[in-house]
Amino acid sequence: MALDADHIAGTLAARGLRLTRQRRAVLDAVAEASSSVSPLQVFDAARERCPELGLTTVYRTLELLSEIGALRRVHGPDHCEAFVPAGAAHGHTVVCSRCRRVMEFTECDMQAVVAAAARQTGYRITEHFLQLSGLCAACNAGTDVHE
Amino acid sequence: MALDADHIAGTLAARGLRLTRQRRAVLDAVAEASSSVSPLQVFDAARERCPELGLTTVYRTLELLSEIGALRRVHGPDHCEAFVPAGAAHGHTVVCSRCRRVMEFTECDMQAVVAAAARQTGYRITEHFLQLSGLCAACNAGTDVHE
DNA sequence: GTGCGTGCAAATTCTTTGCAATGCA
DNA sequence: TGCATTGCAAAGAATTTGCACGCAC
Repeated sequence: MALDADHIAGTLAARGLRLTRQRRAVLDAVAEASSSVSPLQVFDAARERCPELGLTTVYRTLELLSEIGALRRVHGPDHCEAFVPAGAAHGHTVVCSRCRRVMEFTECDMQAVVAAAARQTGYRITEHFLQLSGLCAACNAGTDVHE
Repeated sequence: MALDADHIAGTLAARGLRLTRQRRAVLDAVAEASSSVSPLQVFDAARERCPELGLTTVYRTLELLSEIGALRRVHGPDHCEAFVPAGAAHGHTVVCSRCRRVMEFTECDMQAVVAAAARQTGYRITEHFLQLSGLCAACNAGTDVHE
């Protein structure tokens, strides 16, 4: 999934922050992963291109990059706290339950669902957090393939 | 939120397991909480009615009770791994971002959203994990109240 | 007696914090 | 010089595991 490094660098600069080699490595590691990745996975992957990278930095960077909207946290029934590159718009992630590959989708009309929930609970709904899972096209095609 | 202890006891019995005093305490603690609760919170609450309860047991019990469908895990942007009593039907949770109170809603017509996601990503969607947050009726009414 | 269930303590894993050193502007 | 950024080591928190005892059937 693409990430516009220049744009991110700009966002950071606007806050007086920099896109360092370490941050870049973290960013690339998440961007190149075909699935959502945990801090530890990012650490391993990013180290390959920046061996002196410390785990502390990974945590700090993931936090920072989420904050500025370059990355997004995802959760799921079986994994908490993993990261994916954030698309441009408000979007949701779809995780393949077999290979963990992640895609994003943006057509998301939750109006009706949100309205129904509000009606039923009396809450004023301000945010929704939706995550779908299933089989990606590849896994779906080869459902009978052994792991 | 109500939980049918007899039914749960039955489900456990069918597996050769029992609803012990400790498990009962955990169950009640979650059921009586007005919001989603973390393992540690459950531990504290359940201890009041079962002082000899160990933290280990809480973890094991939460796991077990989720497995048999008596409890449900919830996640959110700012808290991972909390538990709420599971309603009878497939349902979703709505969390109040101010007081953490949780409600469940069951009218959930995700057909359209799921179909759109499938179309856009090529995934075969088998599960959806939706969580809403906002302000519950009480917090919404007193938005200007200090914490 | 058999096996589930338990608490305790220890081990592990994950995450955060403190701090001195580095490096860019 | 000034401040962001870093790695390391230590601290801390959360969770899991090993194990022997207790208890229900």
